[in-house]
Amino acid sequence: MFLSRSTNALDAKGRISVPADFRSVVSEQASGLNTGSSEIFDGIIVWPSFDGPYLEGGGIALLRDYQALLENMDPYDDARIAFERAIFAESRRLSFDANGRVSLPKELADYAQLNGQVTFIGLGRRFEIWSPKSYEALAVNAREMARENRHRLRLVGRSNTPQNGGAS
Amino acid sequence: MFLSRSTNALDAKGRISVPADFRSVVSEQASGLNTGSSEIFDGIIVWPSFDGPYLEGGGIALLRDYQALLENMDPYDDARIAFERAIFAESRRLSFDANGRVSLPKELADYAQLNGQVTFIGLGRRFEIWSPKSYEALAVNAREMARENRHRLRLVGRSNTPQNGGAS
DNA sequence: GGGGATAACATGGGTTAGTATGGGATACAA
DNA sequence: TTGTATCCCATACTAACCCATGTTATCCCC
Repeated sequence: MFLSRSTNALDAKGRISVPADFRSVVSEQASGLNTGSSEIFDGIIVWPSFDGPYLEGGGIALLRDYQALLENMDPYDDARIAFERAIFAESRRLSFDANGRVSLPKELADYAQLNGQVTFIGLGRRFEIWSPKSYEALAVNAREMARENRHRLRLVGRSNTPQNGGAS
Repeated sequence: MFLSRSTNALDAKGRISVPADFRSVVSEQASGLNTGSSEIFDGIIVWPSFDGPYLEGGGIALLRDYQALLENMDPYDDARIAFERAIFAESRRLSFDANGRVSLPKELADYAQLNGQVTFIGLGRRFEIWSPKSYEALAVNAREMARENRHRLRLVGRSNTPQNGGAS
């Protein structure tokens, strides 16, 4: 599960250190629970958000989830095609180097207006990459909005099952 | 899984470099999970789309999936016969040369109005080949439509165990 | 609990290998 | 021959790999 927020450097060669937390999340996905589709890939997958000037990303498992979701839709549903083009076609596989860095293609950096520094935002199943300044404003806003909507934050079901090795 | 988009040159001899990502996807399919049908083929399979002036393609695994799908239909269902003729009969095996290129038959290039440059579009299980100009407009459009429909892109439940029959 | 040793992380830079692409030479068919 | 397809070689460019270093966090011993 992607958690936390951290700002790392984007160097002259377009490289970023992926936070160590995030790396262990995707490595676990890749090695541990192999879905039979023997596609192993040690890295992250990133694409430009269609909702703003930032990048979205996750591990290979996230993409498989999206694939499963889309393949349940009509093959020629316009929305399905749009999602396929906006996510699959625009995404890039970024694999880790020996130090846990990835090199971010220039067009992605441009899209999210990144230079010098980037902020990784853990969001559970996926994460986002923002220019630090752009994200700052939002973070404050989010807390306020969360407060206004706090009544909707109701945990349901799965009472208090002792729950085995929750682990991780 | 075919991901990303890239534009490569179509030279005077009708050759195109298949993106390295795509090559490793099909090679993996060919070597890794051999379904018993020991048909190994190091290359891609391409046919003219019946939905527009572009080409569709994938690895041998994709064609097997279509075969399985069609074989579940009534043998004399007109639609089945039409699919078989439109896909199987029109498709061409394009094998890689030493540099990872394929040579695209002229009639396919003509069908998709390709000259000089072509754009490969990764769409998960399959990919498309477009004339760069034709695709450009679509890509912008796709992002907008994806945004409008974003509420439909909801990953539900399925905690975080990738579970069984996951795709690919 | 304090303080030093050790490992992990983030970052910079140089070198190497892979990718994309052009062109020529060879084999085969019309 | 002429056209076409395949194979081989050469090259610019870029991404991957390797090594080094500062800084932070963790461990362990006293």
